[in-house]
Amino acid sequence: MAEVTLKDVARASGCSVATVSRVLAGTRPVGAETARTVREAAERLGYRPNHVARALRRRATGTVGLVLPQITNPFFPALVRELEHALHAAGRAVLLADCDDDPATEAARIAEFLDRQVDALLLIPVDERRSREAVADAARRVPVVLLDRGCGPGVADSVAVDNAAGMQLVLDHLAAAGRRRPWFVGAAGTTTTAAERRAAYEAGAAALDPEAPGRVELGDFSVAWGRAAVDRIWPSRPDAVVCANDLIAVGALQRLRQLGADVPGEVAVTGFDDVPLAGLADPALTTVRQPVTELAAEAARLLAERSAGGVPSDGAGPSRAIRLAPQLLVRASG
Amino acid sequence: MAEVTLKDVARASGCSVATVSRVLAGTRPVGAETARTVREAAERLGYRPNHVARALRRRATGTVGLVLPQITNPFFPALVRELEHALHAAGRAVLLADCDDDPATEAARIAEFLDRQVDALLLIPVDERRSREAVADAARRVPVVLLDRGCGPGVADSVAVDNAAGMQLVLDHLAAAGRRRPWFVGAAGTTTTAAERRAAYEAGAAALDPEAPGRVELGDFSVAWGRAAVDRIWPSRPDAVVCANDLIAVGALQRLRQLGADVPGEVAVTGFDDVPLAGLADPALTTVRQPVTELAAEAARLLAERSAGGVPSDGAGPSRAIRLAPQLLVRASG
DNA sequence: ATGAAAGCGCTAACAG
DNA sequence: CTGTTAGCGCTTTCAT
Repeated sequence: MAEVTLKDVARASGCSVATVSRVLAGTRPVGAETARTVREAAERLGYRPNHVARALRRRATGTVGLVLPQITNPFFPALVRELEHALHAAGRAVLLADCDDDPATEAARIAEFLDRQVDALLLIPVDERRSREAVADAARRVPVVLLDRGCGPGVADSVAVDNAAGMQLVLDHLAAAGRRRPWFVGAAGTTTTAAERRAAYEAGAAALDPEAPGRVELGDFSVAWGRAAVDRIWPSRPDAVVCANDLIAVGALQRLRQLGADVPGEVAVTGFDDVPLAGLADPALTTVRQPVTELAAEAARLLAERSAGGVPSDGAGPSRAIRLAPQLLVRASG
Repeated sequence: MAEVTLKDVARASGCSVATVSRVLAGTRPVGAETARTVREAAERLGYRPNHVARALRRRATGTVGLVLPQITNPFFPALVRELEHALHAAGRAVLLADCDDDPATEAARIAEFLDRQVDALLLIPVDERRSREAVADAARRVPVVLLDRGCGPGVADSVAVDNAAGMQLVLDHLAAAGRRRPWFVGAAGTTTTAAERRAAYEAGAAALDPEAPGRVELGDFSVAWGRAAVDRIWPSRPDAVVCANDLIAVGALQRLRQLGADVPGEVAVTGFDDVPLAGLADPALTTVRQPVTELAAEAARLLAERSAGGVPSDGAGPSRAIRLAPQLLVRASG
């Protein structure tokens, strides 16, 4: 398996390595006849460009680092899939890092990817505050796009669903259905998703009932918390449990059923994200669908634009925050 | 952000780039005093080795390609997570590819990773037959480890759960519970998991009932198929529905409940894999847990061993097929 | 133990 | 349009 190099192709096709490079990389115009000869020789020898050498010379590896909190979070696989496809279509390979929801690990992975000369970074920050420094450092070196969650204003370009709009869709729907005693079950962490969804509930729930904005329980984004939260709020007989994500909602659904509550007759339950689990719950979960494909496409586009200039995120123009509209999926749970 | 190179450190520490390289890469013994000076200078200047240049020179990138059928398959995220951790611990970065369950895409991704000079490949083949050629080609170039699914004998090292043992655990459990009319609901595709689980059912089900091995319905690994399969087998009143994976089992569970069947009183339902969804189903699914962490650790170990020789998979000794013991999780569904 | 020098395979000036 | 010439940043002989 002696690797075939440009030099071999040059020798076989009787021209210089420079010409071969130009033909094969398509960098500059080349005589049609020469090009054919070269391509033939390359084909015949089974030449494959060495991306490492190319990267060293071009100072661009054609890779982007994707750093996320936890791939086992059920919302992420679909996003990763779409990102992988979008980036591959743009000719870039994806280096993946899972941070175990730990900002220190996240910072280490980001640094490692930078050492590996990624052209850009796609980050889903673990935490709005504690990720900020590492993200800002990274954004000083390469284009960075934040996904799904933010990291403070102006740190880098970001793409996310419009959480406030999504929560408003839920509230409008509940209002139209005549629900008047909603409770919000959210997450206490400092992710932007947790904060924005909660804030949107507090801002919009008064339309159902003046007391509603105060009815908030905060835990984490888990099924277990959903179950536990129901035990805390059920005594006050809510007619709607508005959950900050689908995992919480699934837990709430389970516990409500154990308690013999009638969903949705007696109480509605809503989620957020539309993870695969949501459609499988019983009753199927009314939730807010994130436009995953579009999120990935926008992220890829931002990355391409920043990369075109070859500048780090903070080097060219103000950072852009793109918010995509969500969609309400009304299913059986409310 | 002018990048600090070895040359800069050499200048700052008053010695040659060779010495600096030796100190920082730890390749060869170096005077204690010199080493200290160099390290100090490197620290002070914020030197970070350029992995691309290093890779070109060493002919090793420190990356491994992970190619899988579909990250949205709920069994994979946990596996990806463990693999990422195990490989990172070994100092290797992970390039990720999602093939959309398509062998042609898979072949293309593998080739692309090879062009990018990955040191090794971790593959979950899309299909036992149709992936074989691309896998065999790859195994001729770099160490390859197959995960979860096989690709024909002797093609490359492989690590997977012992599917036959897992199915036997299920059958033993059902037999002990007095079940005598089991049906198997599996997948028709040509993945090894589909084939092995089905074969193990056919081999072991006679212990429950001589007719049982023939009671097999084949579709695909999906919730929808689980639902559909129940409609086909329910008229013959099985007392156990043995499913080839958890998705099928969840579908079966849903449909059985719609039909008013009593699970597990009237009919038991079992799955395979123990995806997160399994514990959340109602009733919670009795299933076979795959030892995900151990699978990842074994895969990383095989990779490291093969890589130590720097040889492709078929270059050193016979290929090894490692099978890990599964564990039965008895939950409420049977 | 250290330094000088030769590349890894490729691309980008710069000439012609 | 094409060839010649320098390297990219690093590791590794080969001397000393």
